[in-house]
Amino acid sequence: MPTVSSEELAAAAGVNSAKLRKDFSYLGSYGTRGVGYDVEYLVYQISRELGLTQDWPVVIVGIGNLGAALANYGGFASRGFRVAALIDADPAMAGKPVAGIPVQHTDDLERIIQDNGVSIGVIATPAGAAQPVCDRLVAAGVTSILNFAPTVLNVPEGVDVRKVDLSIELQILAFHEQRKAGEEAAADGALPPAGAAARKAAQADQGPDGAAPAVMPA
Amino acid sequence: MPTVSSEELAAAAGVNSAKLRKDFSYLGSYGTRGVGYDVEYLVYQISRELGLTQDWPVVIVGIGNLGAALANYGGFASRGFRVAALIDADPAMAGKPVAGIPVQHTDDLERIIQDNGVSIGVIATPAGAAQPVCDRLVAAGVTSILNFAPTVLNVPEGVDVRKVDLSIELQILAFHEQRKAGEEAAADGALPPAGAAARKAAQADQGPDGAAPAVMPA
DNA sequence: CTGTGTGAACATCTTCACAGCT
DNA sequence: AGCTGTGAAGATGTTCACACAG
Repeated sequence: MPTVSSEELAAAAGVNSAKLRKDFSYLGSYGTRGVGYDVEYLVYQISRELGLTQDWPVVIVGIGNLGAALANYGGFASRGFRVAALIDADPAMAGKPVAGIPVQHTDDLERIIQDNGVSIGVIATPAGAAQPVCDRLVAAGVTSILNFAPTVLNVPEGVDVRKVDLSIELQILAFHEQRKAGEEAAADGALPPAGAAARKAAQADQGPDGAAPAVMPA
Repeated sequence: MPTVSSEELAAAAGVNSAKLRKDFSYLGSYGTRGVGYDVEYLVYQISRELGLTQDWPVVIVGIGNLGAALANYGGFASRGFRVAALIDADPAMAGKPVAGIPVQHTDDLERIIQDNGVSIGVIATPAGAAQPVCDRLVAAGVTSILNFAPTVLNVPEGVDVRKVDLSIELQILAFHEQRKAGEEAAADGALPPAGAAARKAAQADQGPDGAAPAVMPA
């Protein structure tokens, strides 16, 4: 398939074709009127804009179940991420290979960051270890941190943190599940009507990156 | 702290106090003018609306690193989720306890779902196994699925699916990282100006549980 | 004729600002 | 006096609809 229309892409993505065209137009005019978008060219332009054409070395700190899962995760390589090092505080882990990469000890954290020119760090440690690890990563030159530990991290100006809470998505499902049950019961006249918030929020779909309004689940 | 004002909560959450009040108002009028919100009462009302006061049995299918990480994740219990069962296709896993729960074989999936009245399933299998597992979960009565496998799942009407892609958050960080680098270089006059999309998107902030500052200085 | 690119209309979300309750 | 709850204003996001390029 050499070219694709905004209509086809929109259908595949589940969005309106006008929105798709408008979004693409912010990147530039990469389509051809009467024809559509050249697939290969479009993929390249989007990849470039998103930073997928670059190589991003990342370190993962905390090689428990989650750290190991991340190290083994296939999706990283295909998106330009390279796991440059795995770091754990347990001396017994040192030298053991996980996903083909030997685990190194926390003592060498600063050297590892600098040797590999790492600017993105992933924290998969227990909650208590997260802030100290974060401080050391930042001091060593890391400017973006992905935090899986259930703690809010404090970082200096200029450092980006994103927190992933694995239970939030479950909570969103439970919220909808509750609404489903509520509607059935309401149809039987068994329950009083639920709050306006629920009715409003229940309409929301999963957003592009899963972002939700500040107080209510999407 | 028996009561709290919208101003204090907003500061803690990094949002505007008016937004917080408006959001709360959708749940009902749970505050007291001139005083603020009674903390305990507010927590209860929000918990109830979100479904946190209910017990949600969930099953996790696919007990690899990620499945084990999820089974061990502390955040679930405190939010009303109970891991009712762990299921894996590997007969060698059967009976082994993970996070104190014995792993059961996929053959018993339907029985497990029904015995425990499970309506929420978590898929942490390899990509290839996800769709078949999903089909069986749905057939057995599951109506909400949290999918960690890198596949788009097809489900019948009335079933909710949320997909978590662990690499997307990393991609967002890389995008901002690229922008940081681009701005420095642009200041040196080394690069042509980046696209309008990048400038626009770079303003986007992390949503609900964000550790990042919610109100960016323009 | 087809399908992009985009102003303009429409819809939704956020913030302001203040009436009114405690 | 202090702080909520909320209309109205302002900002942002989405969709329509069509001029125009290929």
